[in-house]
Amino acid sequence: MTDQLRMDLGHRTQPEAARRLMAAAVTSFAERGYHATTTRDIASAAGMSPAAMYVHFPSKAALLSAISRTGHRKALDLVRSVVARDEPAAKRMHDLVAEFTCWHAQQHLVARVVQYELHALPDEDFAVVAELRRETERLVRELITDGIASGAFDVDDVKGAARAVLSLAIDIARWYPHAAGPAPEELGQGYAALVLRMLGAGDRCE
Amino acid sequence: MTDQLRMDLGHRTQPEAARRLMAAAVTSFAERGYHATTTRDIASAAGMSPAAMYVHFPSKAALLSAISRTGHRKALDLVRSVVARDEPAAKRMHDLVAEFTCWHAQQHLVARVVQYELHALPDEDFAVVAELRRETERLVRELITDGIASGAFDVDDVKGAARAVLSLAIDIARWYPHAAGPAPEELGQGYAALVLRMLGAGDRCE
DNA sequence: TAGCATACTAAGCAGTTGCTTAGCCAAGGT
DNA sequence: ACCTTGGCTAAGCAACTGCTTAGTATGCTA
Repeated sequence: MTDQLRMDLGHRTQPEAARRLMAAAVTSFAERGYHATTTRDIASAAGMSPAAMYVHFPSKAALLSAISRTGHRKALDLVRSVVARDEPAAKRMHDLVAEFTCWHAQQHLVARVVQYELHALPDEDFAVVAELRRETERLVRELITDGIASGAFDVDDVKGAARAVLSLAIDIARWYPHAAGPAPEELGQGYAALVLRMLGAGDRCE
Repeated sequence: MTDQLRMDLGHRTQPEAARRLMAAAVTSFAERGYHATTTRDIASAAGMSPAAMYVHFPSKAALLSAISRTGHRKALDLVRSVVARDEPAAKRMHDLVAEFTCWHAQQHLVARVVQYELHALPDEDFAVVAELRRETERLVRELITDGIASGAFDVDDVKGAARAVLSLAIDIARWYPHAAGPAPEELGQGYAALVLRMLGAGDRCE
């Protein structure tokens, strides 16, 4: 799991120690929250002294920022790639929810930091990820609008529906994993089916 | 808003100063998080010196615990009262989502503390609210099962559906309020309609 | 060989934290 | 008149925070 975590954070360009620090920080931030995590926690989890952290990151906030930016970009890339596929809107929405949901379950540690430690970011860094979030939401709204136009969806409030779709996935980072909870892929398939019905696709009488 | 907050927290049994402290703590915990909030923040927001807090609460954690317990009980009471009504399952589910959602929007400060500062609780206090949460989830599952039995709902995975219903409402505490966002009542009505479709009620061909 | 950069550690600094102490003061009982 | 009680404050303590400093070991380059 830590290996996957490292891969998911790891720009190949980053030196090994920086990746180790990011992985350690993700674990601590996700479990205890940013403010309850000390630089000593992170450093010792990465097998270093506290001061060694500052060779690779100028501050604790910069570490959070790096994690948040990377995570947000990963999520946005996922959304972008699915939405751009050459498929009908219903199929794209199904795959979007399945994959986005699956990512939040599989990478629930990163996702939790990304979704819930947002407000600990310095203003400038917050502005960057806020833009990535707006773009993600915009893409989902666009897909829903597409589906309405093609008659695949039946939705009154596009904005509200988009928020609901994202809410379902995002909230997974809060509770996953849970005792006897489903595997990420199952969860994704289940939620995709629920969302399609929510959007009025599939089982209507036309 | 602060008045409503006080009312919602305020057992009539509590002295005025304790209620003022709880209201101040809710605001701070919701905006900055438990760990980023200092006892000095809370005390000065309640118009006292730091030491005065300890006359009414034995620790900062005890304050959180009081807020969390009160909020969880409010939410559970709401769910219990709606589920117990003498109505068809679909109507009860509609009202449950509408009211539960509305509460999370209206009381988004309390709700945020209740839903997201859970892990800062001492173990014993956590156990208490965890039980309240399990009961809430159980009631929702039961309502869905009722609806399936009466043919009102069409759901494969009851557990997953219940989690999805609660997720939608809980996640509101994360983002509400939002620029040009809907009023709590509108939000409730909208989400209730989405959930009914999600559960396969209403617009099926039977 | 000398010079320099990188990655690290041990020690510690200044500021902040939750909480405690000692004491003040007005209200109420006897 | 005297004592107790409840609610408060000013001052401060020990522990801990993010971060810095000074110095060390290693490897690369000239």
